[in-house]
Amino acid sequence: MGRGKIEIKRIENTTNRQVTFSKRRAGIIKKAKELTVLCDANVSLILFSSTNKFFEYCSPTTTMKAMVDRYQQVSGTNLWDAQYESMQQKLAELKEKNEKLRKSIRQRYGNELDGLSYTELCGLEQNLSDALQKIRSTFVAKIGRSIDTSKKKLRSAHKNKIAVFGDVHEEMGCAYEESEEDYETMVAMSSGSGSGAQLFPIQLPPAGAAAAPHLNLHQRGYGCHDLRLA
Amino acid sequence: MGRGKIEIKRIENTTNRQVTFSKRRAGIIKKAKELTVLCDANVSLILFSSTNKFFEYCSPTTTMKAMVDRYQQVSGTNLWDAQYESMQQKLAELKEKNEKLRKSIRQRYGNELDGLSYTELCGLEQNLSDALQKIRSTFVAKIGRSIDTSKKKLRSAHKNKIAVFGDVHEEMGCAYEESEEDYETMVAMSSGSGSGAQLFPIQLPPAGAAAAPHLNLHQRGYGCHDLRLA
DNA sequence: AACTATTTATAAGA
DNA sequence: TTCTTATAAATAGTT
Repeated sequence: MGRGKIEIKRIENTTNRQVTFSKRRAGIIKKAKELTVLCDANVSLILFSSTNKFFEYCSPTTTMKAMVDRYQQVSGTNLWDAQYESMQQKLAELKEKNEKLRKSIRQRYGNELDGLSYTELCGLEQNLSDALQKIRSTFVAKIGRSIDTSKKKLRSAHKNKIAVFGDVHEEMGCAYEESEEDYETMVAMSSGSGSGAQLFPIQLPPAGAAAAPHLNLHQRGYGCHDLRLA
Repeated sequence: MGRGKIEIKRIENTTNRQVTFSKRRAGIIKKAKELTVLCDANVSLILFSSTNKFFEYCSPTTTMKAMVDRYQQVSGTNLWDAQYESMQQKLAELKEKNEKLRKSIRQRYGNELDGLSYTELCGLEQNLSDALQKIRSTFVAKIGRSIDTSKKKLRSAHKNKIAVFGDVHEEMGCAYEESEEDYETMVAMSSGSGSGAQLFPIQLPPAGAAAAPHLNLHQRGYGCHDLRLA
């Protein structure tokens, strides 16, 4: 279509090639528009010239993203997979680690022990014992500090003839987050045993029987982690 | 271009519209091919008819993925962002849960207890005590079963006048995974205390002192999870 | 960028 | 559908 017929092969003259690109680019985009309107079709067209100039057309009833999404669905090729493979892998790894952590916690709760060998069971027992001692030490140390502080306050208040109880109560309220309840706990726990070597009585239940809680001051307990997989 | 001029608006007659789509689809794809060859351009074309039939063209010197990637770079719009973000979010969520689990474990190891209130410390103590009882019950039950099995084997072997020790050792090897060591452990633990109510001696260290391990048969311990973030 | 001779695309009909 | 063909549209080469 033109003054002379042309062979469909690369136009070697650069200027000529660029001019032809301009003309035909306009032509093909016009065709795309017409196709969109006449036939109620969805068309997306991406063009890069030999000089890397970029042009596009997309039917106004859709978007390029929608077209590419649809393209993937229909053609089966998944364009994102390559990009996201490494991410997918990381995700899977994290999930696995997560599950291992959860299992470890469940075992430290005393559940799912069936798969453990004697060595592992023994190690777990020792490990929890150690942890328990640490926790008790921390607790006792904390109580000690609190009592010291209170005593000082009391002495100081007495000395300065300030209204004693109001001041002390205030101080206690700061020292631990839930004052009323914690105060009771503290008293109960610190006065429970006299010797100091065995503050927390441990009782081994009959083998097979469900472990009976021995310290029921705070039924709501600790560590209500959701152990389902994320 | 045809027998009569047509207005560029939706063709209401369905058959007509489909015929026109077929013809013009061939036309536009031909144009795309010619543009590719004549002008050394890269063209990608995605078509969906009003009946959702799918057609595509892509210059043979490139791929649809490459075209879309390039499209994103040039146009600035990032088509994968939505997908990418949701994945990033999932990753972040998993990492956070992971860290919470790790912290929980560290606390159940007796570390990082400073942030806990009295209530929480008390709950943790109770929780670990309960777990410990469960673990000890499991251990004792397991030992009981093993001893029963061994006794039966012994009796049976004796009765049948089979070479006794070889057979029994074989059985023990099956019962627990690391026979030599576990056998010693089992004997040590089951014979440590006579009463049955307090198999595992608990000693509370002086407040503030590091907790001393009380059962050193297996120093390598249990649960060497890597607690760094994934 | 405009012109225009020609080729090409395609609408309507078969 | 596909082919045919008259005609509209696109465009190659020129200015």
